[in-house]
Amino acid sequence: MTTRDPTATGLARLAALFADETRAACLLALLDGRAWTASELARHAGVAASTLSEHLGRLVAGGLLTEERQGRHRYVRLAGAHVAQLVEDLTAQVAPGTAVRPRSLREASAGSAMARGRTCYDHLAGRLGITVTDALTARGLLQQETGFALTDAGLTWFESAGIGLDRRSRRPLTRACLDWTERRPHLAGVAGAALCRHALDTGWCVRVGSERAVKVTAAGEQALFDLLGVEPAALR
Amino acid sequence: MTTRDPTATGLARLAALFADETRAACLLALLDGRAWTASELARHAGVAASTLSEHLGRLVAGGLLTEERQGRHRYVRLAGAHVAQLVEDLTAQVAPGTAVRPRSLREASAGSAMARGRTCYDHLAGRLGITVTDALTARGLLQQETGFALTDAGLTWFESAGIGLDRRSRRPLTRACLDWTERRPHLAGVAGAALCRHALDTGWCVRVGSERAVKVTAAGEQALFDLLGVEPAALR
DNA sequence: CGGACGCTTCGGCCGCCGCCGAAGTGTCCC
DNA sequence: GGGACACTTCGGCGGCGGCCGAAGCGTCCG
Repeated sequence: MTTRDPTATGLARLAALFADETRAACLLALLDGRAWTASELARHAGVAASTLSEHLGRLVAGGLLTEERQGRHRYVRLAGAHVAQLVEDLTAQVAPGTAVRPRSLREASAGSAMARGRTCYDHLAGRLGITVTDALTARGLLQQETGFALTDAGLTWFESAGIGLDRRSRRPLTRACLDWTERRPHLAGVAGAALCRHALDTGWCVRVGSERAVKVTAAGEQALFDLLGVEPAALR
Repeated sequence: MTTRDPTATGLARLAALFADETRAACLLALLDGRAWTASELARHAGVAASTLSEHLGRLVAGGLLTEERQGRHRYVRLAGAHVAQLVEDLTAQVAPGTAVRPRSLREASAGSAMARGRTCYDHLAGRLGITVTDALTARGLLQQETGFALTDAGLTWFESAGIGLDRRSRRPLTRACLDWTERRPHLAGVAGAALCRHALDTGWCVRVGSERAVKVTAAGEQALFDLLGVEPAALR
């Protein structure tokens, strides 16, 4: 007990940050990749502002969040893709257990909008994310047989679609992220993020409500059909 | 507060299992992929048997461990590769912070044995894992440029080396696992596990001590040189 | 059969942590 | 300047959870 494994100490300390329902709710909310103010999160989590302030202090001190003060507001966001990935990994482990039984119509429709399409921090998820990933795979742009990697044709596709990929990033170019509604892998990593950013920038998708859900626009349906042969019906 | 997000509840509950130093120490110890008895873990963690019994109860109930009773012994092991991956992911996040400063000679040499080669649940890690992964990559058997995937040549290599790969598993064939000593990715997933099992079965490596460390044998040096062109010096 | 041993249960202790409301600080806007 | 507002700090409360030792149960072995 005198000399404890420092790795164990660190692991426990890190996990403790996730091990509270209020903080967990904040982290899940922040998975949308945007910055939230302290009071927005307090309302979202259903606790007093003072309580949430302390939680934010811990999360920031623990390196999970970064903050940005603007006037009387304190904006926080996830500290990076690595944190988002951790939240996703833990959530994926959890989702199997939760019987998804929405209790109100409002919740049900919000849930289905989320299932249809949403962002996972910085890439597309939900049925939209799966559909795009499947389309990339079917066209030979992404291969999942022996791993999860773009093919040469895939690299060319991104280039010709005008979606720039930062090849020098330390972050992996592609990564498989397990979807907790669909339970199937979808494209994450640098390529997934670039695709998502492009989709939002060019109006293929728009955010719906204040949550993570996104909706494909008419222009988006057209573009996905032209570039990947995705039938619009698959997106609804 | 009346209707809380079930995902947040589950996430917090799961994280709470990791959020205790004693349980964290157990999970790290179990990363060697073997079954430990309750009293071994109690001694390892430095707590009373009664205390550890309760911890094991929680970990098993939470689905992180599976148990196997034999006579008066209770053997526990990680519930699967997914759990090991979670522990690894969290640890990788933690390791950056821990200044690695061994305080005794014994600890230092144990640490360096671990750094030289060890298992990460069911695949090779440490410098050994990195070296093998690099060799596979240099020979065009594994490609990391646009993802992390075996090439066709890689599939052939496994076959001709007599290392069977279960292609029908739901687990990904390859996965990049971030090493916490080397901070570089090494081969995990089905292929990584098969390679490690083969290495231990055929005596390329042997376990050293009761921990996760492994050592390359003379036969192993020869085999790795023949099959992958790895210079024996790179393994020492 | 009896003692050693591995594990579990129980009661009790203690410290930590999440929660709140009240009061305080700084910012913005009229 | 003054009031509304976002956030923080503080004190206090309550509960949970980790820890232990003692006692109990089952297994193993001489």
